[in-house]
Amino acid sequence: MDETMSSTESSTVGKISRAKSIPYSFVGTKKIAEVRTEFDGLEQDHRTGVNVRIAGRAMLVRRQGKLCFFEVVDETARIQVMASQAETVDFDGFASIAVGDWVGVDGEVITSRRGELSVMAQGWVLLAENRRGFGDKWHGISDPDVRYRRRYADLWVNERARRSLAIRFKTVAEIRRQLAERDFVEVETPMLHPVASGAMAKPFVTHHNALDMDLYLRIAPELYLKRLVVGGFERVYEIGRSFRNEGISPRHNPEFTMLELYQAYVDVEEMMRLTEELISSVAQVVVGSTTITYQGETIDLSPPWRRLTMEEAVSESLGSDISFYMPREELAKLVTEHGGKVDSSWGNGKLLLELFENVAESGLIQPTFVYDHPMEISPLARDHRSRPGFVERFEAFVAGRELVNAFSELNDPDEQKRRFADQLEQRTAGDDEAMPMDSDYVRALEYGLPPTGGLGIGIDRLVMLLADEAQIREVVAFPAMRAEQNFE
RNA sequence: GCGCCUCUAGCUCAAUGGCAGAGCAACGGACUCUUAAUCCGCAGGUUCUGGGUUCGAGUCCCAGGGGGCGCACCA
Repeated sequence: MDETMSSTESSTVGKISRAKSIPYSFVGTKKIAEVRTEFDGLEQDHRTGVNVRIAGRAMLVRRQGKLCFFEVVDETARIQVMASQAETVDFDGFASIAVGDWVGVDGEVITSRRGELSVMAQGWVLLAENRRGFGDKWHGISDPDVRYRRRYADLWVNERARRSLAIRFKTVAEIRRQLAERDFVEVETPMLHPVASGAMAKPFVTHHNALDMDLYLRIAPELYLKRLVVGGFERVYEIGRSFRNEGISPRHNPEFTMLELYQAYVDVEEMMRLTEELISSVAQVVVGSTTITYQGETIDLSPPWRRLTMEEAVSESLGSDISFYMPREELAKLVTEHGGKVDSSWGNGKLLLELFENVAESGLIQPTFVYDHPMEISPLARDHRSRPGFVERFEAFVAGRELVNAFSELNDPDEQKRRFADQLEQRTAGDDEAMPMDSDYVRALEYGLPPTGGLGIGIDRLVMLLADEAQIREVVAFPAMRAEQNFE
């Protein structure tokens, strides 16, 4: 035991003023997982003569008179810590450690008579009290409201909560690593926007006092990232929060994380390849396989992914061929027949999308690229090179949900201006989610955007998939909640 | 925003309209090999809130609040 181990101090620690003698540092010699691997396979009732120092949280306590058993958990693993009146300094003090307290322990690595790898505490020190407790030791905390509000407790009590968030953090780190490998530069763009454009959604509004102007929390970073491409950054990406002032649901949090990526000189084809490679290799690293189970379905993420046009997807689901070019009345009839809405202002493009969402989307379980979207619903994508009325765009669907949206970026400033004007028309026609005009973005295009492929991946949804979680709140550390009533 | 479900001790849950309970946690005590749940003892409540029906409401009705699910909106 060296001088930083304050077991003699701790020996004076009583229950009343426990917190007062808490040290300012306590550096263990090993993480618990290291102890476990290093001393794996010992026979029962064995003493190694080797001392280790570990730190963690006492998550279970079993008192047995002059002997006491704890399960101490750190970031890496859990291990049994034993204390005995014969060997442990201030045994009574140690025995009063409660479930949830943080402790530092110095002791010999042994196995118990039952054979469990343990640390026989000699010195120990309280590192923090848990005054609140962790609730029922068998059932833990099951009230979702309490779980999300007190995530710091949830993470100790519900193994799955920890696992799902760990998958999230690892996924983001791995995406960054792989994009760096492909020479993409991670950039940052504004979150406070004078114009809420780049997507179709209702923004949050805020106000800047010194400038005396309203600003919008960004609904998408898209237009700024493309400005950077105009500025000469040829491969950029941003993983960051966007904000949409819409309903909260099992699949929607008001702030959510997207990866948006832009690569100069390539088209939507290249974005497809990048998508399937990136997602499958991230899955391989994060969950150890490209085959995953999501809500009971086995999903194979390995490339190549299935590809079909939006019309093909609809035709397949309907069992009869449909076409974007068929008369509007026929398309509208199909939409209503299949439970969709029809608005008199909608053209064939919106009708096709509505039909797709109603009949095809939820059936796309295995990874599927749906491509060739109508221009009407794609104001930022470049005109299709051969099909009038269409753009070069795809969305990737997995488990019946949109996961990726990508296109060959529209780089003709005149056409972009015209598309914004169309949106404006839809806005005045009552669609308050139509995209507003961003004149500076059009000006940027006038300086010249090279042919560029762009890609957006919903990180929360990707993580839901990898973690097999049905609810977005399970993969967001601190999901949006109403202000807490009756705080205690 | 609409519909359905739900709210009882710190936690997990009981209680045909008839005395609000159990297990765990806490607290006091016993126990030197335990593995969520050893034994003994003790304590713990505005049954989410406010109205109403009833001799009597945790239970039925109405309104409100929190939460969940579905729909709508969206990613």
